[in-house]
Amino acid sequence: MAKYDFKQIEEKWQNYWLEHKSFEVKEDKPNKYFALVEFPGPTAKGIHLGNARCYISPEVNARYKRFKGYNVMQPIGWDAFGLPTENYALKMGVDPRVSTANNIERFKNQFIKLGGSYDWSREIDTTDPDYYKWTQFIFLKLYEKGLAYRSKAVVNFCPKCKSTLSNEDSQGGVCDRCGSTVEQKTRDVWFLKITAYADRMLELLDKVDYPESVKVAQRNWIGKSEGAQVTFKVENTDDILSVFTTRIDTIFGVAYLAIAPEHPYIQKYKSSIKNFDEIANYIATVKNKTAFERVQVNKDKSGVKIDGLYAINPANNKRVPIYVADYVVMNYGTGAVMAVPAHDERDYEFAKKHNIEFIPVLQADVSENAFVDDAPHINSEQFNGLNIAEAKAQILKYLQEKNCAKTQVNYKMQDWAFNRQRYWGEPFPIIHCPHCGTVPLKYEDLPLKLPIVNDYKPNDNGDSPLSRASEWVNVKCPKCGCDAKREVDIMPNWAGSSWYWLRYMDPHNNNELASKEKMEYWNSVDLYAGGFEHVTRHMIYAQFWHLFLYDIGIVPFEIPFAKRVCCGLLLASDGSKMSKSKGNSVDPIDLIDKYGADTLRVFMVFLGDYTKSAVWSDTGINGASRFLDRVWNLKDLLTDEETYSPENEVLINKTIKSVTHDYDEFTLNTIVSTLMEFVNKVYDNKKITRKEFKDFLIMLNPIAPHITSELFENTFGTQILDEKFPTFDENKCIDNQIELPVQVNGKLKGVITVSRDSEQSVVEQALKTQLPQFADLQIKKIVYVKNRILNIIV
RNA sequence: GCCGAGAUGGCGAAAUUGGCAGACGCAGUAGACUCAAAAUCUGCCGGGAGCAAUCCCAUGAGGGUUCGAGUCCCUCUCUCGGCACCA
Repeated sequence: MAKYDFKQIEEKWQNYWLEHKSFEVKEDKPNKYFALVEFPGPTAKGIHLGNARCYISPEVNARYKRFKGYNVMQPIGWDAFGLPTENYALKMGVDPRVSTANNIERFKNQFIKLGGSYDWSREIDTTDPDYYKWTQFIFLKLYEKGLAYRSKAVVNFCPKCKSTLSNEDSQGGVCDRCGSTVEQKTRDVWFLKITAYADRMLELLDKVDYPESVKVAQRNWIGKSEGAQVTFKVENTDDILSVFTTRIDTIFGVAYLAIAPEHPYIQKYKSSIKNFDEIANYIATVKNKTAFERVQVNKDKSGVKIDGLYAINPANNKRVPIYVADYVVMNYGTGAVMAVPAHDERDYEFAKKHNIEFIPVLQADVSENAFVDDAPHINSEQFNGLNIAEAKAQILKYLQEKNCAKTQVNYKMQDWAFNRQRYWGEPFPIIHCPHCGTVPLKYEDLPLKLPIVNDYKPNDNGDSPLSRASEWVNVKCPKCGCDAKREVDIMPNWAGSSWYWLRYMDPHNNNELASKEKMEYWNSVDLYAGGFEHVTRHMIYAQFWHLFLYDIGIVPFEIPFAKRVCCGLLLASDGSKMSKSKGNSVDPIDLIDKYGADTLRVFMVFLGDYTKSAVWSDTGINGASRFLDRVWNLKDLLTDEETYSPENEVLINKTIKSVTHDYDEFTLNTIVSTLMEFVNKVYDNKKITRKEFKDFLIMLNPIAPHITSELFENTFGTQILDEKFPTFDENKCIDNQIELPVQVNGKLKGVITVSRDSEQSVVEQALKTQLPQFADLQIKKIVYVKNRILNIIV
């Protein structure tokens, strides 16, 4: 069997598509389809096999949608700011501008080699001043609306990257980039008020087609909790101590209050606290624990009783001791909790450890464990007998009337710490003036370009490298004209990706981030593919910025991403994560050189469900390679007929039906199986008509675009991209003779051949002639489902 | 601990509505071609019993519904992913 020369053919078609601008689109047709994949951060290593997998299936989908008549925009670009590029540049001693340009060049070639049908006229690069001008523009808008603010705060700090991190960047207490354990440091921080959009983002989730796992992860990340803020009087003072609780119904069971080690009252009441030294000691040990350790020790409920400070329970005026305990965190709620050991597992552990007496306020046994389910209330005066919901409502009302409670909603998500003390990012369009304070640049002064500096290493005290670019830093205040300094921190690497899909719509616009008309045309992204690791990072930020831009009238539509799919991980053949250092990684470009891009695409798609993790196999790709050789040699079996042959009519209709369904459902692996079956049958029949061949090539083209383009051109003399996807006739998908399984008592015993839609009497007659041994049994009952099954009960 | 997804041959998987479990591949194996090898082609390929026709077992485990369950219901086990002292 002849092998096809994939090297020459693939290069030919890749050049053809570039020269003919085959995938460049304009806003000039109805039926738009916006296909988006997360744009890559171009690293020096080039794309790895896992990336390739993530890009291939959405790429196949985009090619399919074009055949179905959609005006498909599939753009690509480069998320090129950020630490990986900067660290690489530092290591190699080159300017990050140079390494970024080289990396982009490499990535672009690799995307072309994969056979990507991208609209190269829309290529974007987040490090291009013409691009980040608009990132800075959005920041100024946020600042203008009070959603960007600077404050001294305790934030996550990575000691290795020497930079502030957001909560999203330090999930699990480790730096997202380098894996170092993050520290807590007090610094000047630019915050974006993402919490103002928490409810809007939750509402957005009800309007989009995301996988349930993504919605759940985002809801958990936002962490909305509805409860009440209750105020306890501090005994012998006029002061109050506020706590947040979701279980106000248990207030009669409060055994103590617990406050965070960082709580301001510890310093405020220093003089009244008799054991202040002991408490200061405890706080010091807590501060020595990293955030990670504080999580690790969650079994051991440490804490110290504050001697000399008591609170008064507003429900029953009882005196309540106050503890400092590190299981209470300062950055959630009020930094203080009312502890009800009988009905909260953490409070229960703490009370047992510190021998604190408590009473149950729900009818239940609390001798071994806290009781957290529903039951009638007890020990709660006039609220006895009520269930949780009733007691919550009535006790809240009762305390509201006494003016010591109000409803309160809290979120786990916190404002986005937005500045980094590094070099390779967008400078803030902000000047600090000793007289005027924080002064924003004027819009017409954007972009504020990142200055070229000789030394951009981060330094140990965490000052930004830009602080050393004195010519750039020292400026006159735009308001009062006196000496002032620029903000020297930069934006995080998530800034540029928080709005990039909008720029694809109108990438060369110098007056707006994108024109209204084009944004109205392209509207929501129809399918957004990317990794699951981004759903509580990039996507949260992107949704926030989009809703903000929608609210201020810059973007004319509310939903950024109508549908999301997440690519599963690709594991090495030993089941572990692929990595260069382990030596178990495979370079997709090596595979393309050896087997061709079409073979890699067929195999990647054939591997299984896009959204599930998959294990790489070195030999599996042989199957894809053999299949394409067989496809190449189909031309030897071609007949002159321009119609379906009668014997293949059902086969081809069934194939088109199945393949269309699977493309629409984005279950691409079964398309390859179906097309393999088709090819196997053609080889059995030793012939294929021109019409059948044409339909087959179009069906395979999205997955294997080069070989099918070549065969199509050679056979039909025209371009496959000008074709429409073949359609099927439902009536011709059905065989007239069917093989009907025959069961006895539900177990398969044989098969009879009958005409489609046969009545039961006909089938029974067929049974008698074809399988007489089953017709003579002591038949109790016959279950016959037309075209499905005949089950004889004896 | 909570939430989510999942468990089908040696491996990747398929089974669209509850209706022939294992399609389609990989790997393996026997044969054809060849001086030989590779490539290609043909056959076999879940387990057990049997000369055989055939029979029995089998979709993580156990129960249930049903004429019929990989698919629906209940209980349990394990794997992966996310969150985690959030009051």
